[in-house]
Amino acid sequence: MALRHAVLAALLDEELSGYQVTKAFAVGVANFWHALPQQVYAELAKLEKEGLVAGREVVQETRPNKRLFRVTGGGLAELERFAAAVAKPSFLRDDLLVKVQAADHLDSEVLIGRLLERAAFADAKAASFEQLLRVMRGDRDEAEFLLRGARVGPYLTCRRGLDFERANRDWCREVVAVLRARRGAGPGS
Amino acid sequence: MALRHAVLAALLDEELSGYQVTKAFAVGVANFWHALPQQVYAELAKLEKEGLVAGREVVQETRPNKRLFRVTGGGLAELERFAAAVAKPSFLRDDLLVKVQAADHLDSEVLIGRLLERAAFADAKAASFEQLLRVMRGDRDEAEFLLRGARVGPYLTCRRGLDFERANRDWCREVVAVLRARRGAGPGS
DNA sequence: CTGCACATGTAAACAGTTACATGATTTT
DNA sequence: AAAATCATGTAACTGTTTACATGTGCAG
Repeated sequence: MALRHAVLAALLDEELSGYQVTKAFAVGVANFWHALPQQVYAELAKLEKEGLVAGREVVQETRPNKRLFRVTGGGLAELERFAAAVAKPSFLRDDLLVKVQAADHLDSEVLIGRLLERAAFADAKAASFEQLLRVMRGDRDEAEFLLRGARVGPYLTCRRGLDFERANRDWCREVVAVLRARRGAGPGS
Repeated sequence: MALRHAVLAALLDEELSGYQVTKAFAVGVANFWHALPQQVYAELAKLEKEGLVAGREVVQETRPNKRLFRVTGGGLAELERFAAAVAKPSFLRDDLLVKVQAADHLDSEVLIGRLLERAAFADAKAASFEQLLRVMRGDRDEAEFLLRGARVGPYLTCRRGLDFERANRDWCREVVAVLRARRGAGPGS
């Protein structure tokens, strides 16, 4: 399981509440992991019981109280152990690819609709990652930031997310072009 | 659930046994879905009970008997329904990205080892996808094949798999270069 | 006064992985 | 003789998603 490690990684740089970790999983962390609020709360409870994170109650006047968590020494050691183990190969697991695999047997119009939807979504996500990257590197240029910036980890994972979404977008548009061209030319002609 | 749809898509072009579907999930289909033999057998049993695939017993002399499955009209209709629904956004879910996210707090040497491992793995997978693509398009050039070839679906998904693995490889190598450069220069210097 | 953001969970259903189980044939 | 391939599963466990549950404060 790597959800626990994703949560630990998200807590490394700052103390966060369960709610804030959930938010992190919806923006920056979204390039490499995804989790629902319920999972995050459950995982934080387990991590606390095992001593890998420590929570402290923060009483708030205008908002419901919250618990802020930080990674303990044990948590960091756990991350170190995790990093030392061979990483499982990752693969794409995508509804859209299943649909395109079956494209020759399905209605092209419908599929083209789904592909254009996804292309637009990927493009929007790419734009938001670009924005995030600009914020992270500030006024430095990229090479300078990567060489001497503090915390390049989040920057590098965000870069991967950006490339991934760009590739998604480009592939979707290319598949659309192929399907449209074939509709005109027809296979076997 | 899309495992059922991935299985249906794999059976569209040819009759296959559970074992052969498992093999398909280990090579070509691997770019868009992944499944263990147990899952495949269980899913085929369910699909047959629901009338989405039809199995027939094939008695073999030298090998254990096997059951070959084909997609029924109901199965094709199910795929069509699936294709018409909005596809869930896909995201990366990768142990290595979690590790890189935490890179600033971890031992670089260990991480570099994992990244080089993955780069080699991705490179090998990319090579095997390139080979698969060559086999699929035969002596035609790509544009010609995409315009007039039969069954471009598997080709297009394999192309996505190839781009994905190339991007993985390149990203891993870039991260290694960054970590090595920082080891020399040191952050904040 | 409606909807969104804050804040935290429980319960049930579904999907995926790991371990176990069996047994024949073909290749090295 | 050992290892890989063919061929098919069951059982237990772990992880993920969906649905439900609750309550406050602020902005439009």
